[in-house]
Amino acid sequence: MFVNIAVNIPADKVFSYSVPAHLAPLIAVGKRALVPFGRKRLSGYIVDCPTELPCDGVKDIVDILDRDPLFGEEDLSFYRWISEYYLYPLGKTIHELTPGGINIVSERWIKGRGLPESEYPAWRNLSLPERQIMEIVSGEPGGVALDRLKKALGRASLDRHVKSLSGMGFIEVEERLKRPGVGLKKEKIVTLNDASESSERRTGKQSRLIAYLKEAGSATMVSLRREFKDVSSVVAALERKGVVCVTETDVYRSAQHLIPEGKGNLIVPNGDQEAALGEIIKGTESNGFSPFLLHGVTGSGKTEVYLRAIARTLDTGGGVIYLVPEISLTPQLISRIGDRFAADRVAVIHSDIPQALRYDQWRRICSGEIRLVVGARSALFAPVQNLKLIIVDEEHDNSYKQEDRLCYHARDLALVKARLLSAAAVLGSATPAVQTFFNAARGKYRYLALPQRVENRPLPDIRIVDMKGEHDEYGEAPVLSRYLKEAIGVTLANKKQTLLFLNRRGFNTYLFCRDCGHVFQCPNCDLALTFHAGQAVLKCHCCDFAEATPSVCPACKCARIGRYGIGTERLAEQVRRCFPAARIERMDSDTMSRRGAYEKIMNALQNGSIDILVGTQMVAKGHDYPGITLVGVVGADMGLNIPDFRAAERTFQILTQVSGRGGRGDTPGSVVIQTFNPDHYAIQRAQHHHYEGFYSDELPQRQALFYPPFSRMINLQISCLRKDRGKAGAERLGRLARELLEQKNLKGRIDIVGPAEAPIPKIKGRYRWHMLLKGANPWSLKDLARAIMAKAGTNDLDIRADVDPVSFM
DNA sequence: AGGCCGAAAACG
DNA sequence: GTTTTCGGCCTG
Repeated sequence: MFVNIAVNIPADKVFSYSVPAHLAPLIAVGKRALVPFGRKRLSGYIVDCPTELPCDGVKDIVDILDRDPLFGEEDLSFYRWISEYYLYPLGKTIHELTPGGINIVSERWIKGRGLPESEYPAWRNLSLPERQIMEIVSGEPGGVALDRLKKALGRASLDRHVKSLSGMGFIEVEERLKRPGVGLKKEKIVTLNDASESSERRTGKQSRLIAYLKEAGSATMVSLRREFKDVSSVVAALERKGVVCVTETDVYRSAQHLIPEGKGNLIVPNGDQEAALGEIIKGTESNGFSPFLLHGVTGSGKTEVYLRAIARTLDTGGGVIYLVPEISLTPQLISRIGDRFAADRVAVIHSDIPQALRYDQWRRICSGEIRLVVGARSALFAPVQNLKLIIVDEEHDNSYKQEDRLCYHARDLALVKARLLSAAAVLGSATPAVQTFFNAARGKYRYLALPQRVENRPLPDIRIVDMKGEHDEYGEAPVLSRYLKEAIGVTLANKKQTLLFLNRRGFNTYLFCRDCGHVFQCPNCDLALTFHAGQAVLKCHCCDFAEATPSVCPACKCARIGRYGIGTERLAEQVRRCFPAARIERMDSDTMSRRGAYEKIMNALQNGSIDILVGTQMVAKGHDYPGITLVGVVGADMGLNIPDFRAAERTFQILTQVSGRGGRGDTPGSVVIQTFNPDHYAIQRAQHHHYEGFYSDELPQRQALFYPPFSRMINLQISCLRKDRGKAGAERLGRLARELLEQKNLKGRIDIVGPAEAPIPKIKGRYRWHMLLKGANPWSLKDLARAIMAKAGTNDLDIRADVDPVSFM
């Protein structure tokens, strides 16, 4: 018997192994196997069981690591599709999309032969590093991990010396398996044996324990420990006498705390909601692929539609995946889930859930015990059984795009998964991605609309303030326009709440020297450091670099340091200066990193102890703030000038979303947008809540410039630690790409742009270049990219494909 | 990825 | 002349 195994290495191939007879009955696709690979042993995934010997010289697998498969055939075909489309090796794809921390790799250890020093007359003939190794090894009778030895000696490579020492018989080299970080949780269960009525004498503790067990039948060790003191010795004694028997079973770690107790809130849906719901249910019950775009204005009650569709699907035995952007996976949403569904029947998946709990949730989902999964983008890969419905809320949100390793888009993959499994997919948004609306307009998705806010609340009134006409006493543009200041004043006087939005955190955007012009930059990235006044540090927003704010310029030693630009921190300070009596809070990733910070702010908003909330895009997503009546957008243009064909789309979306935060309570909201481009269509259309208008402005431009949705793109990202080599490598790839274009007869059908230096030329110490492939057919685009990458060679140049890129930085 | 190996470069 | 680093190749 043979198996094909996908392993977590950068090569896109599977490896064949033979199966020893005793493991044959355990073989199944989706289980992990421990296999010899090169000199080490590691775990890989069984993806295939060929009946024929695929090639000579196959090795035996060592062991099977799972009792039940980690994934099924349906999941596997999804993984294969992803691997193919995103140009990412199958083994790495599976590794990334299945729970982390459970895999095994062996580690190299070396051990002395146990002879005393005097037995090695040859020691003096050894080279210096060899002697150093022997000194450490002879002091460690249990052996030393090679990694530790390398660190101790401060060397990158020891293998030559290790090989020579082991060749001389001084040391032994062995592969030891590292314990996986995550395993099964075990629980001891104590059961009373039948023959317990014997007349043997019992101590008081023993008889009390027996009485307890007679009542309960059996009990876990944990619960007995709660009930009795020092119970383990009593249990051990009774076990010796054969009165009780102790067994060990696998248990799932508890995830109960993730979802609060339900309150059973019920909302009566309006006619539009009912109509949309009816269509979605028809889709889920058709047992065919049914994609929908649910286009509902902000505050139109999309969540209620989702929750009802979920309830219906679960009732009829189907499974559901409900995706939300990471940032809107808030306690607010979770408590609404808890209101409707039993907490032990829901899995919540996001980046803060510990690996061990994820693994247990994964297995409970796999077994069909849990059929509802709520989470950020990675929740899409949960192996939900009998999947009938996938919801992608705020489908336009860029957090669905993973920007490193496997660069997938969870919204796009949601449609793929729904198609593979013949399920319904609902993409919901107030501001659908242009791509999504385009597909809906062409009939690829069924279009459902919620044009009205719930209870017919009005959309907020939006006022545009042209900042070109605003000057402070120095003739510069102020942070707050006179109009916005006045509006805040009125809101404060009316005891209502204000939300101020500025999409940049920190105090200043950058610091510079007034004498020599030196700009304070991150040493690892080509980016200016942002000044954070609260901690008095300069931070890089790209890597995790931070340093104390210098008082003199490092270039010219003068002390005249200037600051430029504004972030939320400075905005909050300015507002505090204008309104000293107002209670102001800030909400951005700096202030929200502490546990419970979010709940604190939401509670404070709720009970009216905040007057003004200042925040980044974190405030714009998914939250309901019933008390907020004024929304101020401080810098509407900030996203408009970045080098990206979606700049207008993003600006329109964020303006609409943040405006939609206002007027969700009983008082109608108003919005003030400050901009230097008051005539820009993205801002004009946002002012009038006119999505279709924006779409009809945007689409012809995309067509004229051959941008998506009229074309597809693959961005090849090239990076290197050394600038000169990176540049040479990028140029070589550029020539190669054009040669291949010629060879494949794709000239005129695919455009190659670049290679060019990336907009941020250095990140985390790596120099970066980009080359963009653009064409109408995604699969020929992919073929070209694959060919380029295959011929790129493996040196210190790193090349990765970003298929359907979202960010061009 | 990580190990292996020949070859070039660095070291003394 | 020996030791270290580099670059290309392979893993069943």
